[in-house]
Parts: sequence; structure tokens; C-alpha cells
Amino acid sequence: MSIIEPKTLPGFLELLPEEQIEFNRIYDTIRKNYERAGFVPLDTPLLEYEEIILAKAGGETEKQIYRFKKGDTDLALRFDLTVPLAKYVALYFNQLSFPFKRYQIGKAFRGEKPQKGRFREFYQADIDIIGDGELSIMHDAEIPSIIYKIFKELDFGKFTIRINNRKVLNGFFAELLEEEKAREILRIVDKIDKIGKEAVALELQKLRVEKENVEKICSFVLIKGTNEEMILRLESLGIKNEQFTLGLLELKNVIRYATLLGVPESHLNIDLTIARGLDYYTGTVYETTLDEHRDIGSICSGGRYENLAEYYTTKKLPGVGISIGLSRLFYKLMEMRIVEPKNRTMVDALIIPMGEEALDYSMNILKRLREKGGKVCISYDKKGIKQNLNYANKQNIPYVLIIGETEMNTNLLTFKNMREGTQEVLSIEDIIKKLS
RNA sequence: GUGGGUAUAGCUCAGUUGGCUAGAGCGCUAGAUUGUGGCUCUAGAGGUCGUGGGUUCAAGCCCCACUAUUCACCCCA
Repeated sequence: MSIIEPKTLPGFLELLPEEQIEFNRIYDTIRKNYERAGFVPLDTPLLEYEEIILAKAGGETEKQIYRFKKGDTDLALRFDLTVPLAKYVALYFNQLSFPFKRYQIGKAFRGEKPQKGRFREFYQADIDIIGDGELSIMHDAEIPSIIYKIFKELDFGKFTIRINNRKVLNGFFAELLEEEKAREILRIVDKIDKIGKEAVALELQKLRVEKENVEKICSFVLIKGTNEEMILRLESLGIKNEQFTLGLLELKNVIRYATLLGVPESHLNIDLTIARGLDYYTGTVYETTLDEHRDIGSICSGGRYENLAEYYTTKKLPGVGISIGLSRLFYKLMEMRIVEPKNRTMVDALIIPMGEEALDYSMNILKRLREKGGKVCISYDKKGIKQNLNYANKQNIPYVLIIGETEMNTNLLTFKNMREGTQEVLSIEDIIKKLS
């Protein structure tokens, strides 16, 4: 029989046990914090009718969508979690209560050329708050507090939540030039952090923006200071544009209430260069970076949008949400060794029965320890104590229980600490205490 | 879509201006007196050098094609 070469598709991430354990730790932390903030879980299908997925898509995204035909049905794999959410909310509108707060952590697919840290199959961890007709700006303020709690707990080092408001930008640009151009400019300005002021100025000139305006745009966008200072600066610019004024008020509120919710100023900065590529953000926008690893890019981003489900319902559904690109984040963290695999197993203790005679006794011990919530396993396959200890060692199992004739006679078990290399003879009650 | 790089053991890679039985480290297996792992030492297994063609007395090395893979740009999370 010929052997088929085992291989995984490029752009698809597959982890070893010790890596997966770390991945799940991050996953669980995010999930726990989402739930703590009152978001309900949602799990929509990976596959949808093609027309659902394609409704919003266009241009670059559309080319990247995986599409299938099964029988006469056209199918597509979701490329984010927002489109399925839009469909879901439109579909179950009458059965949901609003504001609808949901989280979803799941896989999405994009058939683009794989690159370092960019995958064709990747996890996103999203929260969104959807309103029926209207949605208070206070929700925009709550989002940073959730981001703050998550990354505080994950402890990847100092991070900064950058915040901006599209209305402020749009209002400012509207005074200078026509709307179409403003949109393109936003995309370029968004990159200023990455490519620098000069490169941005150059690209703007290519767009045939007048020199005078290039200067204005750059110096506006690069206004720096504390949040309070920046708001004062923006107010003092004397721009009499309705959008601008509204945006500024929103920004002010978001900062104020996010602070009240416990996000320290050190972790929350107004940054006028943040624009986000996506067109559908209309108000608050967020981007979070690790201070010591700015090169990783944004680890969490999102914003406020006016109308979630316009393609699927006539209802107006404004929302605000964020997305953590979990696969990419994890990959980068591993690469930079901010996250390092530790254990290959979930097991706290391994029972080693010395021979057949010890099996009955060992099984009873296993049963009792598991009943007490211990993550305990028993070894059947390895021969001899040497092989068993080696097995435990390779997987970083912290404790080993040796059960042989002596132990059975005395009812005291040999309890070995693999890390310290020490061992003692203990009753099962003492072992339960040690493991809990 | 555009432009580069790479392809040799399970993994990471050496391999000189082409030269005779293709190497290292890690990992794996076994042993160093039969209930004690990690460290050390010893031994062993494991490769039609991506595929096809060409040049040559001789190709892992040079040339061509194909395939795979990877990085960057574009765009995005």
C-alpha cells in the first residue's frame, strides 16, 4: 500500500499540544471577559448561502471568498463574523432583545496569498452591540474597558488603546475637499504610523492634494497631547462643521466614561491617525497595540457603524464592536516569544502502577482523585518505572504517584514531585490536598 | 495581481572553483547490574539531495522547465 504524504494546506494553522494549550488559555481569557461584560455566545455556521456572504463584499474581499457548489446550491465560507451576525440579527429580529450584545469566537476564511502571520483560516474573537434604530454612545465607552480588562489579564506587556472618531476626520476634511477624496485620504493617513509622515505626504501629493492642504492634514492628524489637551486643541480650531462638532462631542464622552469605567489615561489615547481601512465605520474607531511591539500591528480593532444589516432588512440597526484577530495575535506572540509553550498535557499527576497486581488498587485511587476534581491519569502502556518517569518528564507532568507492593500494604503512596525531584510517602487524603 | 528567496535525515541547516562510501546539531530508539526521569557518556535507526530533462569522464553543486513552499508589496484582521 502506498503512503499518502501527510501535509497541511498552506495558510492553515495547526498547533502542537503545548501550543494549543497556550492558545486555549488566551481564548478562554477572552471568552470569560466577554461573558463577564454581559455578552451572550453565538455560533453561526461556517458555510452560508453564497448570496448572503457576497451581499456586502466587493473588490478585493470578494476575490478572496471561498465558494462552493453542492448540487444546485451555491455556498460560501464566511470571511468574517460580522456578515453572519448581520444575517442572524435580521433573521431573528423578533426573537431578540435590543440592545443585542453577542460575542462570537470562531474561524473565518480568506483565500488570499498566505504571508507571515496571515492565514487563510483564522480565528476572530468579536463582540458587537446592536441597537434597534438607536444605540447610545455609552456603549462606545464600554468597549475600551473590556479591551483593557482582557489585555491586562493576558499580561503581554503595556498596551495602548488608540481611539478616534470618523466624524471628526470627515468633518475636518469636508472643509478642505470633496468627500470621495477624503475617503482615500483616510486610508493613507491611517498608515502614517507605519510609513511615516514624509511617505504619507508624498502619497497625498500623488493624489493631487494641494500642497497647502497636505500640510494642514498632516499637522492636524499629528496633534499630540493628553486626551484633555487634544480635545481642547480640537475645540479651539474653530471648525464650524456639524459633523466635526458632533464627532468631537462623542469622542469627549467616550473618553470620559471609559475613564469612569476604570481605563487609565495611560492606556487610552486619542490618536487622530487612526482611521481604519473599512468604509463602514462611521463614528468611534479603536485600535490597540502593544507598546513594546508596535510592529505586531493592531491586536484588536473595531468601531461604530451606522447600519449593520442593510442588505438583509429594512430595519436600521446601528452597532459598535471590536474584533481580536486571534490567530494572527497568537502567531506573533509565539514568534516574539511573548508567549511560550510550557506543558504538553493538562495532567497534574500520573499514576504508575507497578505491574498487574497494582492495577485494581491504582484504578480505585484514580477514581477517587478524579472525583475530587484532580486532573489525573494512569499509565498502562509504558513498561518499568524508568519509561514512565521519562514519559511524565517529557510532558512536564508535575507529580507522579507510584503504586506497588509496599504502597498497597501500607496504604501510603509514593508521591513524587517531578520538578523538584523530591518525593514523599503520603496518604490519599494528603495527596488530594496537594493536588487541589 | 507584482517582485524576490528557498527546496539535502522527523526538525533546523552545513556541503568549498563540480571529484570518489552525503554531514552536524536537535529529536527518536536502546544501553551504562533488574522501583526513580531531567544532566552526562556510548551505540543505533533514519536521505533515489523536490520532479523531469540537459551539459560533463563525473552533478547535491552548473543550465532549462515544472512543481511545491516562503517572504515582501497591494489589500486587509
